Amino acid sequence: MDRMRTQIEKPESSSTLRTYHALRGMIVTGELGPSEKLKIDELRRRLHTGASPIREALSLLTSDHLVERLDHRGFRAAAISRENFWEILVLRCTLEDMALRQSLAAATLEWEETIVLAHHRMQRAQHARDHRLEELHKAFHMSLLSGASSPILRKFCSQLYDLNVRYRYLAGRSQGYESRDVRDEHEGILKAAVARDADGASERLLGHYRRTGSYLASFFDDGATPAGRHECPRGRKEGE
Amino acid sequence: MDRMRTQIEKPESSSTLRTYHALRGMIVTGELGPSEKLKIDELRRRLHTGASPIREALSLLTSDHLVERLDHRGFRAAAISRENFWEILVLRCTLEDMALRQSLAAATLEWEETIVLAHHRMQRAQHARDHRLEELHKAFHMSLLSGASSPILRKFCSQLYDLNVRYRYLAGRSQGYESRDVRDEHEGILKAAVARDADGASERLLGHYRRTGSYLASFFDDGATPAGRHECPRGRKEGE
DNA sequence: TCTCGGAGAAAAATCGATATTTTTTCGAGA
DNA sequence: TCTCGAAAAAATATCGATTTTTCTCCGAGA
Repeated sequence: MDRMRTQIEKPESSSTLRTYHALRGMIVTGELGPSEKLKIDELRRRLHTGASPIREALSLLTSDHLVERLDHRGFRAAAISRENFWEILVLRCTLEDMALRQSLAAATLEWEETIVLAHHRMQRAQHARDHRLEELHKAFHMSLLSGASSPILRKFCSQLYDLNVRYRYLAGRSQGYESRDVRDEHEGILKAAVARDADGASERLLGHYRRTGSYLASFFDDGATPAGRHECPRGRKEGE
Repeated sequence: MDRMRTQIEKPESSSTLRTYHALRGMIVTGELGPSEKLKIDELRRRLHTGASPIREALSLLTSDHLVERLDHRGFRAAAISRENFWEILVLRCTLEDMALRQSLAAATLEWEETIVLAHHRMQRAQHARDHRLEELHKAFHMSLLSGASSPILRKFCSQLYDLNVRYRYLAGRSQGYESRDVRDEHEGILKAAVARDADGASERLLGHYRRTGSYLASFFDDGATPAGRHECPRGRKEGE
């Protein structure tokens, strides 16, 4: 139970980590817009900290593909583009399919209870219009992958999740989870996962992403995948 | 031609980037051993630079999974383990398969010439026992993926490449490319790529990694994949 | 002998200041 | 009026010093 709680709370002891999470949030939610110049001095004042933590946090965010480092010209928030959006979606589908299958293959009773609980908290926050919904939504999705044996893969998925959520915010749809079918989709994923149905869970999860993707794409794009190439790959079936 | 040259040279204008590459090299080659404490002050003296560039470089390396950050306890080189080794291999096979297919699908004449040239340079360095062989070997493998439309994917592949090479060094096989069959493998991959044969190129590339993987694993492992789960996935075939 | 706790040492994290680089401004010359 | 280039301004990158935290060692008490 303690272990589950830590997914949400963050003591954030060091100034660098605190700054990292603050900046990440600001970029993901669009408070710092795409390609916006990130001036050390301005951020220093805004976040009440020194230049060193800022620079370190920005270095970390560079590797998350949320910040770009320009040699001797400072940092700026990552640019956005149609290509980048589809790129993230395609990669995400491939990697989450992989992670989900690993997770299900290693499923334990404890893991099962974790995902059920994460789902419940997300649903409850939805009803209560809790401001932590965003956080709990990520916690649910990550809990599905939490059993995956590959920590690097899990980190990749987490990064891609944030990159995708950023596009949702930029499209002005910060919390579009209220609609009935999204709730159903979450429930379908949970049930398939609890039933250890890898193909079903993967299909539902990837469908969930593809639908959200098409929906979001319509806000800054004609909705078509560029050049017809990048369509989101199907999850591989168990026996292949 | 100029563009190709830049793949190898590094002007390294900023102290942070210079330090980043230096530290990455030291960790990959084992000069800084697994789990070794990385003291800022010691590195500062060793690399003739200040604390800030060191800390920033270490932050960047943290995201490459080559360095671990311990809250208020500094940094240390990433630990190694059997699980980590197989994890890297499996992820690498999946992602390079994906990147290679993207690259081949977008193949141009210029790209074709780039990989032929990269291969030639690598082969020549092999004969001449050039110390840049390591660098050129990576350049060849990355050139194969250079046409992939997804920059994030290419970066993931690059990171996994380094993580894998590190295990080669730690196994004491820094430059094991002399053997005849590895040369043949490279040639086979190149030919299949030039012929735009995605299945053939992928099969050869992944086979190359798996064989190197099994070979390396024998140095610190019984050679079997743990729990029978993580065997390296087959590349998906074109029509699936 | 073992455990606990505090003093001292070591190291990390952070801050403030300086040096370096880039960007902007502005005026001379065509 | 436009272009070029140097000086000023702004911002980054880096360094040295201070603060904070952790680690280590040693001795008192059980």
